[in-house]
Amino acid sequence: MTTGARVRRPSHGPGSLLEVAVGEFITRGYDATSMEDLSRAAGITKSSFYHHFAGKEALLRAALERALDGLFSILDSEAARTGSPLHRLRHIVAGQVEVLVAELPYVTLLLRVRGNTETERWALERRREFDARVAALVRDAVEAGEIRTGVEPALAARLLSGLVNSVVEWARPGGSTTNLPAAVANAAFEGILPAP
Amino acid sequence: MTTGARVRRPSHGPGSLLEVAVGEFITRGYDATSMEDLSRAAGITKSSFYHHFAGKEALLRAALERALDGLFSILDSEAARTGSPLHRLRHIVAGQVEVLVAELPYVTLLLRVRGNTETERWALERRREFDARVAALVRDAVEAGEIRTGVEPALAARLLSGLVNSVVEWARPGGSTTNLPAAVANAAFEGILPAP
DNA sequence: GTCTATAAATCGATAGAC
DNA sequence: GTCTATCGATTTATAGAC
Repeated sequence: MTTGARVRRPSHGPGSLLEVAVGEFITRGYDATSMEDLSRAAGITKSSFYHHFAGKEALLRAALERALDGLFSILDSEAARTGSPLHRLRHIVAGQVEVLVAELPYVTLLLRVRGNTETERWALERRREFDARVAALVRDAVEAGEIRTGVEPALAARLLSGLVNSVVEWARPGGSTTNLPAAVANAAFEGILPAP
Repeated sequence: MTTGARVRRPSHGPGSLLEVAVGEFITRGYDATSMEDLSRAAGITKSSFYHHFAGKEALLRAALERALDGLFSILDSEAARTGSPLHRLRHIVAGQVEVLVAELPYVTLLLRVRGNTETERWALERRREFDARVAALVRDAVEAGEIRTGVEPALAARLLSGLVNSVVEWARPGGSTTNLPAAVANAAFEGILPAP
């Protein structure tokens, strides 16, 4: 048995390496993660890693693109473009939670970006665009009288974004989304801790 | 006029340097910020900076201590220890927003810590303790029948924490807290976007 | 309390053999 | 597609003069 135990070097493709890299970026932080760390985690040398990706920032960009594509696909869906503003908002919030859990590591990385490099600034800009689209919908819902009076649209949009995005802090990778999107939407629209 | 223009070297104390350092940590990220960056921002050399602080991690620890002391002081206040669970929760949420704005850079830094170093793990542990105290109060409120049925205490506590902490993403340093704490509490307990 | 100079380690990235 | 070896820049931190 022992004679047949070969140290099989895993055949890596770009997708596999990206998955490993994003995992390291999340646990150690992007800046604190060296190419040496990534290579060790993938089981290859630094040089081999450079054969697949141009560098550290190329890895980051690929990961952020995946997260942003997932988020913007929500806005393009049928349910996000039909019905009342409030109905569309509810669907977007639930969809955001779905994408967030399905693409957990990539979205987590996106939400931690601070604009240090050109790639990070590009991602921040696209994120702001997404938030602006949702904020516009919040204003529409308020103006349509679908929201109780006294709610400030700009503040509500920011808190809504904060509540939804905070799910990445405790969601499990690949976790079940059976009723989480609906539960988060309920908390957002009817109160996290409503009186009886 | 030009002859009298002296380049006055600002007399730095530890407090002043900490303020500068935390500002740099927030804009660039802790790991991406070098001691050279800190020295340049403070207007002194790297060596002079080491005269005041043992190193980069000592700066981080001092900043995180300040943030955590602010948060725990909320739990010790009179209003957080008297009245019904729901009443106490409301006060804690509002107080959290107050501390968050008053100590914005320090709390911002705390919320970005990921557990890379021993100092960061210590801060994470104290943060978890604070969250656990709040979560226990949420359970008490649910069991006391002060919360509408169907609300899952653990999920509610997490979303509540996420909503409150997200304020650091857009709050202005030293900004006015005239009605922000109350507005955030309203959003949390009565819905961010409640139906009319 | 500030400075110049530098040590020792690590960083991202490349050259070139197999 | 993987490796060893290394470059040049940058990192945290210290030594020692003023």
